[in-house]
Amino acid sequence: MMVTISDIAQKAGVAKSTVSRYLNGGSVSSKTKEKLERIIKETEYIPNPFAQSLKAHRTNLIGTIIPRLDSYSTNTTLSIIDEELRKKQRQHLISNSNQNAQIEVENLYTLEKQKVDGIILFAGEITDAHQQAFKKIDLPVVVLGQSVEGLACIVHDDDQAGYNMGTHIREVGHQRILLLTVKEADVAIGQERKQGIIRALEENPNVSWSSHETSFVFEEAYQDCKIVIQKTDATAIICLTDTIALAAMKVIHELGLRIPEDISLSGFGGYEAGQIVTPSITTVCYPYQKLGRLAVQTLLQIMEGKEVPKLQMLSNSLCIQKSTKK
Amino acid sequence: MMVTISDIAQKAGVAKSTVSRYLNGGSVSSKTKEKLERIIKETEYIPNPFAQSLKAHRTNLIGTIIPRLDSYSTNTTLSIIDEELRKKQRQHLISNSNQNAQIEVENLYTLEKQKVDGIILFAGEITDAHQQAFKKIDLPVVVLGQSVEGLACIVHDDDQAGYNMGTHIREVGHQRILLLTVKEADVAIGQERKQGIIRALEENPNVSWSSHETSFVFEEAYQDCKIVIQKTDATAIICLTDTIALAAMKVIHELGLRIPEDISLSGFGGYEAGQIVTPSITTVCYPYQKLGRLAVQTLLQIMEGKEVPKLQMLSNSLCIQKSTKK
DNA sequence: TAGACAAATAGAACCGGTTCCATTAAAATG
DNA sequence: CATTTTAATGGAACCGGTTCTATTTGTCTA
Repeated sequence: MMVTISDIAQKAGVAKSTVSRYLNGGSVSSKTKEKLERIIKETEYIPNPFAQSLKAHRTNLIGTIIPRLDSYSTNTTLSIIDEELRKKQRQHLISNSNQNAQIEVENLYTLEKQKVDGIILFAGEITDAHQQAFKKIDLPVVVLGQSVEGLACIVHDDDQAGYNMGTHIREVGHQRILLLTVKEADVAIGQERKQGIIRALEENPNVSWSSHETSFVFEEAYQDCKIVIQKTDATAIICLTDTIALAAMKVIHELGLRIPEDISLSGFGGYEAGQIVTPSITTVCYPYQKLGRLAVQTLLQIMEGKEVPKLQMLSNSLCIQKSTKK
Repeated sequence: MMVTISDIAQKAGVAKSTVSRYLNGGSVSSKTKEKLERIIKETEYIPNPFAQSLKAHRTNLIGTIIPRLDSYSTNTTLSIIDEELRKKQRQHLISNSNQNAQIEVENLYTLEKQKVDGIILFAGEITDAHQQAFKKIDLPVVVLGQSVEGLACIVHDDDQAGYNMGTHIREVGHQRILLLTVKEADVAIGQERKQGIIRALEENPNVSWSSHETSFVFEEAYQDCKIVIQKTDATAIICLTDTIALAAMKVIHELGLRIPEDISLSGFGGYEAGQIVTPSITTVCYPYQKLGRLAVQTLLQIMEGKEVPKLQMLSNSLCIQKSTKK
């Protein structure tokens, strides 16, 4: 059966406190050290993490809450977080909230209950229930993607992203532009990104734009696009996410129009799929890997009691592809 | 600070064993029941899962090992597993092995150390080290995607999938066919799926085929395709995964060829991206949701000591799209 | 109302570790 | 060599629960 610290102690003829000290780097004579090393190897002894956590009040667990499992940006960042945590010898608990704000809050409490040492949250919409949970759980938290008062946040510079994209579309010469947006509750995308675009567009008074709100989900966006694109007179469509751009592209192709000859199209995110399709989609690439690394680094610093900046903003870059021109 | 079972007991003027019994549904008088209910609510007491697990030898944790975070099939299945486990009030620990067999084995041991009650493994290649780990950890395990001797496995009927695809391509009338395959170490895909295709193709002696091995990774497959497709005289390309098909499509488009007029193309997997592109790609759709549900159901049954079939095979269906015709 | 039986409870032991404190052994110092 | 200092160790208490046993309380029946 399971081999415990007492078994080891007995076999070695020492007290279990000595074994514990050996395992945790306390002072042990070289003789006992050797003996214990041998016995532990032989018996394949592994300390029970629950017993350890019970007293030590640490679990070595980091929890990450993600909104969905099928998003390129999330997954790319998540891979890096996972990798970095492995390097730091930390356990990683990934918890999916299925884009449901309530489940997300529940997950915060669940992770607290699991006694994680810290939490990384991929934020969408931040509700009052979120705020309340943050206060209650009293754990180191790093929020990604949205800015939350009082917590360490790492965000993309969505205003810059929007502005650069808007400028590009304007400079290419488009004057009638359709924006396919998302709900404003998502502040980073639905507001900042959008405002950045509009600010850039309006630098030329001849440019007119209209906007239509749609969904993050491909299928829903596709249905919306079917209706909207058919009756637009815009020469360029700026989609607030690459997924929406892909949906728009499908509709445009189905309508028998050519990209970019008949209509230009752009997205945001730098998703792989946007580069697979023909023509590849002009987009903004975000530094997901850097985000992941920074998230882990920041969280560990908070856990060590160090001061960290409340808001870290990552810049991004426009990737002009084949889907946009006059 | 943290409120413990002793605090509750003290406040209620009972022994902590009584509180424990109350929490676990033992016999408690209605008077104490009420009192405890009130106090627990007031204090927001949550039992410490580590202390619980220590004695109870159960953790309520299920661990899932996945090969990568950016695969459509994995993520779809994973979402369902997550959802099902949530329904069953189970915690879910997701662990990523980054398509590295060694890390995968490590993860098996790590999950054991974390004292999960059971493991779901998305299998790729099964090495000797895997076999050894399975023996050692002595935990309920369900293996998805590959068949492993002695463990409960749920697999796709890849031979059937291959056969149906091969039949389709043959019946459409192609006689020179290129197979883009993957390493044979992945038995389900690299061998069974492939053999199914070949069996179907060879039912017509006039059909000739050649095969070329490439990678699961888009970028690597893309580079391979650049070389292979240029010099093929095949009229149809059957790719063993949708990712490879997408890579092939990009190359075909870059060569200025039309799909399916100049060349037919097909994949396997039913990935979303394959339906987004134009033309949409003929593929085989696998029942990922069913797989996820069955995985959870099977694992819980093993954990309850029930007998389960060693091998469960899920059937799949050909989805003929616009990328294949004579 | 005594006696039998079931329900409710308290108390102690236990799970497998860590940590504190007292004690002993070894090393350093004068 | 005696004394001080330091290193190494054992033992007990503790972490926050669960579970077993023994005892008390309550209910039902003859």
